[in-house]
Amino acid sequence: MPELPEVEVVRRGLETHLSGATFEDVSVLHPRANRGQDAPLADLLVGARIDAVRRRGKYLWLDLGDDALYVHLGMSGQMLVGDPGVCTSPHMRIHASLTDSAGQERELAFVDQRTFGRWLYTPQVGGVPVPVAHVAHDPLEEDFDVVSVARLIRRKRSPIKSVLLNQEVVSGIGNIYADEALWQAGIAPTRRASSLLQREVVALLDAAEDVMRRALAEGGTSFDSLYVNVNGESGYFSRSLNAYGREGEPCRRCGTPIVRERFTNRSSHFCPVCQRKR
DNA sequence: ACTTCTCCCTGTGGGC
DNA sequence: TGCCCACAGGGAGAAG
Repeated sequence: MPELPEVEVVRRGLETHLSGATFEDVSVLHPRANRGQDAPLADLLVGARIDAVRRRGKYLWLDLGDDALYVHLGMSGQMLVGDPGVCTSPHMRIHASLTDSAGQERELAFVDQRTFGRWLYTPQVGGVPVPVAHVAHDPLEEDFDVVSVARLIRRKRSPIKSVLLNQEVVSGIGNIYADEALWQAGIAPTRRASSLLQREVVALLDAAEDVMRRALAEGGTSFDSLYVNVNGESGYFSRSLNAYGREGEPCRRCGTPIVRERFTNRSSHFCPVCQRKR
């Protein structure tokens, strides 16, 4: 559920607090949080310096020079920065001690209730960590090419919502912002991508960019304390949602009650009247 | 080659 | 009060 805006909020916080910091100690408290790593994480990280904190779509990484610490928040991952010993969460999966650029000792806790997230120490290839190499550019990147992404989308036979969720086509969009972008563009989630006109897909991608920019300006979306910035604070965008979570409430365009339907094992929220099926 | 489905995981909350 | 189950959902990997 942390999608692009929520991950960007985390990235900014990490950059503010930990740029120039050096890892002093690392403890993996739950092996699933570091799955896929052969060497002990501490052996890889201790002594490494954080040059910058970067992001593509929902993926985050600490730039350590040639290598990176890749971070995926999954559904419930949090990156909490604080004074040493401040995090007491039973869901803390990895704990790191660092010395920041001012020489202060800091703690970085990876807290993840549902354990879908993970850290992975990995080389960088072409400026991104290995697991990010296959990830498409996101709509907030400078060089995001709306026209060519729209062309790619129109070659897909899947429902448009499934295509929006495919991180290899366009990254950063999850279930919430997919529903919001489709509502804003007035397109039904079940429409086959190949049935859409180029200008409809361009409008949809513009809507996705717009809704994610607005969410970012409000600190992201959160329904509970699971989705927070590095200081543990929630964003306010949930009060601005037009479709997601509004089952039975009137569509803000036409007044028709918003419908929630099961769609590829997830919930879709949409207006049955003003989101075009054809 | 492309698309769709299943499973991973844990806490919450509704129904009985 | 307690038990069961649906639900939240990104992505890896299998199945179609």
